[in-house]
Amino acid sequence: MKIRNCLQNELYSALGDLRTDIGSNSGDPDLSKIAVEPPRDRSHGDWSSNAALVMAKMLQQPPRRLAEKLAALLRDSGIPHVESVEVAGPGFLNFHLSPTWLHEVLCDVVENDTDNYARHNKGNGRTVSVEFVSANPTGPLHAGHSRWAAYGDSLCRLFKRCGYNVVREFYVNDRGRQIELYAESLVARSRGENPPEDGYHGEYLIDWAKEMPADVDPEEWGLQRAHKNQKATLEKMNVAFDLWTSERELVARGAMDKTLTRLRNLGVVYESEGATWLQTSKYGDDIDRVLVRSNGDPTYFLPDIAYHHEKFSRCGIVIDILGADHHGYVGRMRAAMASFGYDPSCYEAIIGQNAILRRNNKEVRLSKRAGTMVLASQLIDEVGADVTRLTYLLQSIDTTQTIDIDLITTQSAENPVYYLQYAHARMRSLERKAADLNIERIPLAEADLSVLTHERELDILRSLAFLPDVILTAMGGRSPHRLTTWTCELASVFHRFWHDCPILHSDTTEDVRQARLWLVEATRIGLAISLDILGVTAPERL
RNA sequence: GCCCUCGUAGCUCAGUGGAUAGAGCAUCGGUCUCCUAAACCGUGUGCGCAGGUUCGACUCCUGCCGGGGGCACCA
Repeated sequence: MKIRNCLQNELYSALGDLRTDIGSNSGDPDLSKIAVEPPRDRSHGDWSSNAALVMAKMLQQPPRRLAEKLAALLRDSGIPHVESVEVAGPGFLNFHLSPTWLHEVLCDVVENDTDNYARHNKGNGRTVSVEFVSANPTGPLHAGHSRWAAYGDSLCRLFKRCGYNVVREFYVNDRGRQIELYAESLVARSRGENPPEDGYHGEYLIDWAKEMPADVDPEEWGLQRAHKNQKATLEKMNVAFDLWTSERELVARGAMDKTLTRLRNLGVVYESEGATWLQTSKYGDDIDRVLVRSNGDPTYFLPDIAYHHEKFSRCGIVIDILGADHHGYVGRMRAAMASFGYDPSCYEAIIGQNAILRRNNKEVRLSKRAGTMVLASQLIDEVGADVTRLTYLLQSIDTTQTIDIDLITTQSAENPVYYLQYAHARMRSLERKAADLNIERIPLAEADLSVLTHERELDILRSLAFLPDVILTAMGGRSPHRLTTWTCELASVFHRFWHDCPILHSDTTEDVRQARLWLVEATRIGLAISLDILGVTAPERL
């Protein structure tokens, strides 16, 4: 944000002057602790800094006195838009700006438009691999999976907005005992029998078994069937993966053997009790892990390492989004990557808490084997993709989320998603109405933005001014829900503006009308950007 | 026992060291001859407990209490 940089630079230079003035010979101050940020309370100005509080100890002066001196220097430096600099509280510097700084924000938004406003180059073209969902190919996605789909996809969109290349990855565990059980269950169902006790008991298998031709390999066919189903559900949620990696194919191309050889050569593998172990404890894991069982079968861990090794060969940053029940997995994978010599900080596991579903006031346990499921596709069919996605993105991934299907269905009209979409629809309807009335927006350069002084108008612009920051914070904190919060706030200030500030009414003067039309356009751009990242459609009408 | 995570208003949740902790829902009550009332306005004794670090702690650290999830030659 231009104005922030400007304030920051002036502040730093004032600090420098102050230190020479005092004759301080202490070391350089820790600038990272000095913040220039919007105060929570508007009456404390448009921007505020804790510089004097941070510097007080180092310069051995009371913070308020330092603040006074800084304020005096800053008042003289003629920073654009700054009307006054005040000292408040324990020693905060509060900058009060003329609304013109917000009028510049409006121009900034409109000129950059949806493609470029709030776009960053933080990633600088680096590639980040994000693996999420990766459900077993033994059935449909359940409603728990869709939390990862919504979260992971929006996180990817955030990365993209911040200048990263993104590879959305889905790992297909199509090997192992579970697949045999799956095939056995499928065959049993096709004969009208019950699946084996530890097999898959979900009703979907009855339907799938009917579809299965008699002359096919049930395993092969079943894997394809599940994949097709999962992919279709993800598409319904508007989530598209760039790369599906099959464990089978990975093994078939020798990745597992190569990985084992490589690890052996690195001297981190040993044999014990007939099994082959990786020295993960050497790299921070609690205990060593088995790569090849004593019966000669590799564990899931070995192909997993091969897969991650491959990911690192393609991408600079590798992220796995996992459910809380997989958190024990993180240590061993990090250790395995470290033993390869990869920078462990480039491997990141995001552990999300699981979603709990409630129906009829009872918790629905999501188990594919037991067959008690709420399917992701059911949820999407019942409430729509927009409601589904936004619901998941309303709260932090660190918290267990309880989704009450009945509530979400019967009260879907009260879902915040409509609040956001209605705001967008209002903006579009204004355009249609204006066209009906033959009112045209004059070029932005000719509009007089200085008439935008209403508190509601300024609230919107303030909100828009912080969108670039919010996007960076949401990306950096891997927390797309922060953008949800911002979007709800933007919609809120917009709805209030709409209520208080008429645009097309006959008693609105032409210059105010023009400025407001541009304000609405800027708001629409901001809203469209954030809705796109959240994966929610921005409708023309509601 | 060890590890991860959460505990904020009646309920569901925001708040990544700043000043007087916020929203939605619920309750009760208002607002359309006026750009869509799916909206707006009013209505509130809350940070699990105890220490610590700090000029300043919901936020960081330690311990305790409580909820959830893990601790395989399962994936």
